[in-house]
Amino acid sequence: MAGPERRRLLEELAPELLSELSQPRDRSRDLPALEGVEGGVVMRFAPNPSGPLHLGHARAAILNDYYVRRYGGRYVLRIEDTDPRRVDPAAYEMVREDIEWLGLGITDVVYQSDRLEIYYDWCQKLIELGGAYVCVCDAEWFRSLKLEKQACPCRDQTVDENLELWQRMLDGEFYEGHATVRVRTDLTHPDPAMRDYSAMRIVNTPAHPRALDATVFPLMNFSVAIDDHLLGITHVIRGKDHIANTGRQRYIFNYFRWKPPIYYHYGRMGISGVVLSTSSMREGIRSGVYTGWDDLHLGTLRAIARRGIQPEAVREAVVDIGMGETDITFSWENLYAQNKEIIDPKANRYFFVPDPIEVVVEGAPVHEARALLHPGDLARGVRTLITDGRVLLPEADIEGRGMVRLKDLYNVRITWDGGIPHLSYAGEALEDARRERAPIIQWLPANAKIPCTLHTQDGDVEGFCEPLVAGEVGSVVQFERVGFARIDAVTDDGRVDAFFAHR
RNA sequence: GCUGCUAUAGUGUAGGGGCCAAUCAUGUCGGCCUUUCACGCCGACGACUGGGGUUCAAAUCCCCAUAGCAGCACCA
Repeated sequence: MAGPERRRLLEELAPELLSELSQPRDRSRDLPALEGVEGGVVMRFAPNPSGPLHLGHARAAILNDYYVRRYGGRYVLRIEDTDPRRVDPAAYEMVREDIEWLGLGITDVVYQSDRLEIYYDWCQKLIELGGAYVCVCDAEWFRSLKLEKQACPCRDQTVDENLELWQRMLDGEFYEGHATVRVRTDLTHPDPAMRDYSAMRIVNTPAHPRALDATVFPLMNFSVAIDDHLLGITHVIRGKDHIANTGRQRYIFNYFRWKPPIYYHYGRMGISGVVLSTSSMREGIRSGVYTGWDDLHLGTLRAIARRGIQPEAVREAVVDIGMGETDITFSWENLYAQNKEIIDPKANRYFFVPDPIEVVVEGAPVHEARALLHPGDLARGVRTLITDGRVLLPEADIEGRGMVRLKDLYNVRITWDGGIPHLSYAGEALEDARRERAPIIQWLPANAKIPCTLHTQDGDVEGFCEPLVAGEVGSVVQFERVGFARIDAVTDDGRVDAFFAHR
């Protein structure tokens, strides 16, 4: 008896005991409070449009979203497309779709490629303040100097000299790699990562898809600091790979005497079993290892969506993980559990017979089976399956058996002649099946079935399913005794493509 | 190598000096329910990295060690 039904029954029989029935608890856990949230927050999600969003992005996106919802305020989507080399024009649209799927409460959208002039202006101001200089040293050479805590010659240039060099950068007089604007930090800083990092660089090729003529682009630490201030960002939640960047960005805030946002850095999240690096995914798609960005072996949001994972489940899983600074491995198990909780009450039940064997049940009367679409929701009705005894069975489930019960139908006796099964009608009594501990298995009428491919991460499983499944495209169903799957499509020749989610 | 962050059950989390022989979820196992090996219900299993120190008292504070991770890009 399923939960809701049981509750209803108890209500009729013994309402006074109702309170003793354990209550479904509020699953959502509160994340720790943020500092300085008076008057709301302004937060941001800042992806790089190099590909679609994946689980790693989802963590940042949802954590920030969580706090904007909790405290109220604005949620800025900032497209960080300041590296022409890492921009995939198609990714702008993919990122938009993925954000919509996640259901983020975005209030503002800005593209950094629209803001190059803003960065140029502030760069000039930083140079004027003496906070930056134009460096024309070879990168490798500078690096070795930096590790020795030594200044390069460019560091001694006057403000006017720097301004002139900066103008020449903007005028295209330098080629890529020949000049960069560095923020003057502290060459003796114990952390080499802090020492005079780059703020602006030249990229001649490829052209930026949204800023065709630009050749001077800000580096992340510069544009991020400027934008975080200009956009009024109050809190930043991001991975600990940005800890050093936070330190670097503070120099810019200090030069301009701006109040920096409050930063939080969560730990690294490993995700087992899937490739997360955009470049490896892209390469895999190019070489045919993956069918596309939504290949079910990938950890992209569109891949898990295709398998029937609900955005709410991702949200629950991410909030449950929180923003601890510990390194963690993402648990598919936990995500699946969240997803099952959402999906189980919704998913209609159907029979899917994998690796089928067609048999005749001797002596079987014509019979009409009425199977519930959902055992916990009688109102949803039944699927009707009519058979004259010619049925499809999952071969693996009858192997070695003396009796099985076809679910919602009748019992079948099996005798084995060598490796050949002979099936005969063995009555309708459920008790008989119980007594013989016969498994109750799914089946299909041999003359009412449609081919179905269940795509799993371990390979495709061929079989047949109920014709009604063709009407579930886009929905998640439960193939009884197999697991939950999203019905992806029905091909022109009537084949069902289903993507396995989890048991 | 330099710099920094972290360390609670298989996984994810709570707990930040006594209320902790440590929370919750998930998982696994057992039972109940059930014409699905689903859902639901009951129960069990399972952890404070190690060593010092502070304290009447340490998972909690300090130190060291170990391990993991991150950064040291003219990527984000």
